[in-house]
Amino acid sequence: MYHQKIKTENKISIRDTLYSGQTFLWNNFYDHGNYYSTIINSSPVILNPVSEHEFDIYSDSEFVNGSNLHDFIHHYFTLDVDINTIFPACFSRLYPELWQLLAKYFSLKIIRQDPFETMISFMCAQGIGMHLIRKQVSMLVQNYGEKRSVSFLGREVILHQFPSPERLASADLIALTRCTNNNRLRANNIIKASQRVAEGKINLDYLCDRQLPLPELRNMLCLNDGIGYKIADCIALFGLGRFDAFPIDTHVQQYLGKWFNSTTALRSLSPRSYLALDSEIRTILYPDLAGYAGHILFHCWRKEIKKLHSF
DNA sequence: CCCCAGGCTTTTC
DNA sequence: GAAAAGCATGGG
Repeated sequence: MYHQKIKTENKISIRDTLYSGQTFLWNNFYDHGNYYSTIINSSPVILNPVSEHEFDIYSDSEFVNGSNLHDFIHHYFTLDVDINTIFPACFSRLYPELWQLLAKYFSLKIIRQDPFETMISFMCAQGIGMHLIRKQVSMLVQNYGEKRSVSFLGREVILHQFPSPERLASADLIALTRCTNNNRLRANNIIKASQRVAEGKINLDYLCDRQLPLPELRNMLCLNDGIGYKIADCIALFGLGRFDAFPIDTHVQQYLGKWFNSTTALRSLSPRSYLALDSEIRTILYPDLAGYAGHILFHCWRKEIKKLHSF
């Protein structure tokens, strides 16, 4: 068992980070109360926060994805992104009341998740509640993911790796449908998308290229059935490290109207109004970090205004 | 039986 | 082209 202590310049809340809805591996990411366990890119990992600026990392391997544990975690939790640079300097002056609410969530980080895992997870997230989304991803992982175990403090914890593109590509439609809230159309879309990834028709490594303009990236993702602008932006933001991607769903639409007095947000959300809102928010937030800031706003909106504490 | 839940797709004007 | 309806499913 390898151990590293990670210290951060700014406060970091693993709890808010994991419960903010950017990852749906609720059941796979064991919350033991005072520590967490999960699999990050094939490596079982224990996270043990010791203070707001410090947490311990344990893993069965010294390296994750070729880089040492400390460097990988630093990258994974986007500790290179300074919270003080996410919102424009004038933001606190323009929106003083909102700024006060937001301050509680500055310890929330976006994590750089696996592209394929992010793609499939968010394909499960349309027109359905957060609870059922987590259930679907959890079932996918338990039925198709490789089982791993890790011991910590004398206890053995069973974890499941997210299934590979090849595994889902060859999944039986009927069997997979049980994992997608009995939605056969969604199951079929997941199989087709997985096949494209497995066959190399979708190259997620290529899509990671920062030089790719966001609209172009979004359009390429939207070529897949079941992926529209919103899901594409989620994949870009959480799975491809594109902090400029700003996913707009019903909640975001609501806070754009309430907090920023957007009249566009009052219209029904169509591809047209989606793009209009997308360009509107880039005059309020830094375009390059609009999605990062947006996720903090999203989490704040759901907890402070919608009072959604159990998700 | 109603409406809603982190949308997407097809039809219609 | 862009707004409106349709879709698909479980839960409150």
